[in-house]
Amino acid sequence: MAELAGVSIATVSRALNSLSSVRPSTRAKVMAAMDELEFVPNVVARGLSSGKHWILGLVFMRAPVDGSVLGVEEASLLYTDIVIRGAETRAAEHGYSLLLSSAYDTHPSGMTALLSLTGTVDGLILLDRVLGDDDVAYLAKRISVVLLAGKGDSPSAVTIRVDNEHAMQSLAEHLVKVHGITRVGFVAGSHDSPDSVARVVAFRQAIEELGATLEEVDLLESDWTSAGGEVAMQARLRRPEPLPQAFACANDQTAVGVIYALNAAGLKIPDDVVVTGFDDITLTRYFNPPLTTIRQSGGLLGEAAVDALVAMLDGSEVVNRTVVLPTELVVRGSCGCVTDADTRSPLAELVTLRSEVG
Amino acid sequence: MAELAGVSIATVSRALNSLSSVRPSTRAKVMAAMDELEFVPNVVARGLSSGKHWILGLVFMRAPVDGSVLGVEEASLLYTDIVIRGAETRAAEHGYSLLLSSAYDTHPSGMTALLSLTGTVDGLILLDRVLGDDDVAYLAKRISVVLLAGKGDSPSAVTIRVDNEHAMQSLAEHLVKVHGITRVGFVAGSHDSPDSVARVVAFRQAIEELGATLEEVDLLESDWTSAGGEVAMQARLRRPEPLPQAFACANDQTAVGVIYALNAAGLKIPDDVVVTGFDDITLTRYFNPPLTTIRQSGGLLGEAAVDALVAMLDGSEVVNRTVVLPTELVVRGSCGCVTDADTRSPLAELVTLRSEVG
DNA sequence: GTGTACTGTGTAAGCGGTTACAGGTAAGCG
DNA sequence: CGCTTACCTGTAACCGCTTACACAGTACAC
Repeated sequence: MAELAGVSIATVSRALNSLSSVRPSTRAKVMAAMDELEFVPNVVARGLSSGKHWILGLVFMRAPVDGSVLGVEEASLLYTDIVIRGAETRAAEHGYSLLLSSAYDTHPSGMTALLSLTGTVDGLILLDRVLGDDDVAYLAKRISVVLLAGKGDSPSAVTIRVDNEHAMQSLAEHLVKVHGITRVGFVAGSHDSPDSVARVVAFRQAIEELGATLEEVDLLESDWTSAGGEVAMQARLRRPEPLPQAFACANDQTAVGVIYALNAAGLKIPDDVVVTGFDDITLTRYFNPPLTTIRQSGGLLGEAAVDALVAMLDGSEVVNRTVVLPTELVVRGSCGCVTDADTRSPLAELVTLRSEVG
Repeated sequence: MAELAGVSIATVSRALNSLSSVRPSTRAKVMAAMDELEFVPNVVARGLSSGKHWILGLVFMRAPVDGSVLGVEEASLLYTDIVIRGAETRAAEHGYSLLLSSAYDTHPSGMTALLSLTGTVDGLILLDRVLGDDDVAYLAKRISVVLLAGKGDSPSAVTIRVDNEHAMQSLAEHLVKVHGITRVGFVAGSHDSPDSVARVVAFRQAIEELGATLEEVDLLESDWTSAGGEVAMQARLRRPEPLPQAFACANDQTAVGVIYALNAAGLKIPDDVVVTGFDDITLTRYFNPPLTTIRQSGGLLGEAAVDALVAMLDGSEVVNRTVVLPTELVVRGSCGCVTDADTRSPLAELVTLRSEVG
């Protein structure tokens, strides 16, 4: 103990926490002894007695190892990773660390695992419907919980999600009004993802309100991956029904696979079929044609979740039980829009984007 | 406390840990009381007294917010994310959670932060040269440390890295022997990355041994991002010196940007210039032409790191102070190799890959 | 029917801090 | 100069669990 070098014990605690009153000279002695002995306070012990751990938990779904036929490509994980990274960054700014924990199924004994996190973590961020409403409610009674991309508005926890409705609305409008499209298709992500479901629903509604149609055969299901999109489109191509004029995809990776399958069948994008994505991941700006998509920021999602959680922990009354982050339609070549060469450069676009942000 | 419902206190601990001898009937009583009261043992307290926390720390470099001119694109983070995810998966299999912690600079007060993790975490994985050798040695005296993609073979900790040498060797051979290339260029990642440095060195050496040349003007520096690659190549194109026949890039994202810049200048890949990548991220299989690259598995890296760390924690004598993971040259269209249509399908390739793995 | 050897459980001392409470000192005041 | 008050700092209880040690109960052998 540093007391030897110094003079006390509780005083060391006070000195380190710079709480209450500690005579400057005393604090100095403590500090001196501290780095003389290379003393590092034990965070765990501190946590045990203070109840504050400075750790936030982030729980996400992990696909079962051999879940889909194709397995899950690494790339399909990109989006979740961006969220994680945003969360980590913001957590660090608030002085917290991020504890990662993945869940396999929906209702499993995973609940036990989550509950045991309760002791380690100050609050929990649940990604992408890891738990059902009941479990969330149960959990939220024990610990602060923030839902990310949840199935909408859980009564028991704060929810952060992106504005899928506005996104699909603006996309539908663009396709119908600008390109005069009257029949569209949609390639969904995994069927149990709330984001995927929300996008399907919103897109169909927007499309129908605009007087266009989305036939059942043109509603394909995938798994968020490029390979999944490729497979889904191959299957669709084997059917006799004529293709719609456009396919909107639940994310960019899927769109890439879809485009590949269409090209392989001799169809040109956007001349024969229009294809759009969702997420605006960097690489798809470099495709030919560059992908028309919806920009959302996974990083912001993660940050917003952490902010909300920290606010709850700080006891501030959380005003917004639900935070909806904005999305933006990004028009590029894959919908048939001709943009001038300058704007089409991914680099130029990036620079523009950065200057807008500040 | 569950004792009320049961009969004891230390016995509860023994029952839960299923250690030593506890009469079956007693254990049953404890269990019953336990889920009657929905009791969840406090992991932190357990950790404090047992010294075992079942948490592994993973420290990675985070680029300063406005570091490079272009800022760091999200996509550039992909590789680290894959490593993180692999680590998380494997950690979960071993019963550990993963605590994420990012460091900004090399030598900062970040050391203090790391030291304080010491109390929370059972072991530490350091990504991509977060610390200098001295600091690593210092840290390793206090806690088990595994280095990932470190600058090679640290004397004080186990190092896990990929076989950059073999990778560049086989790539150089392919370019020279198959394609008859005599003058090449290289687009590096960030200059302070050990992986980038290792690749430059290995590539140059391999190239020269094969009798080909790598001029100084053709050694470009980037920052692992597509935009960085684009910028670097634009700058190169403004120089009077004729271009080499091929550019190898330190990662796939960079290659994408490089290709874009070359295309923009009216050059065709691979007819006018050959371009190759590194990593084999999924999306670049879908580019046209699909990217010739080096396959490595970030997931495996993360897994291997966790395995090594867990082995150290279990007290097993670690045999290999350095683990070198294999890499594999993946030949596709961007180097000019004509592969038959079937093999070229990303999907077919994926299926093949999976069947090879098992 | 005692003695010995187990087996199963309770007691209590930590693990390394935080913090309420008590007590010692020095300063302020009449 | 004695008393109040404020300021610091020490003492000890506690956070929730593990574990060495002690001890009661039972089983078995002589």
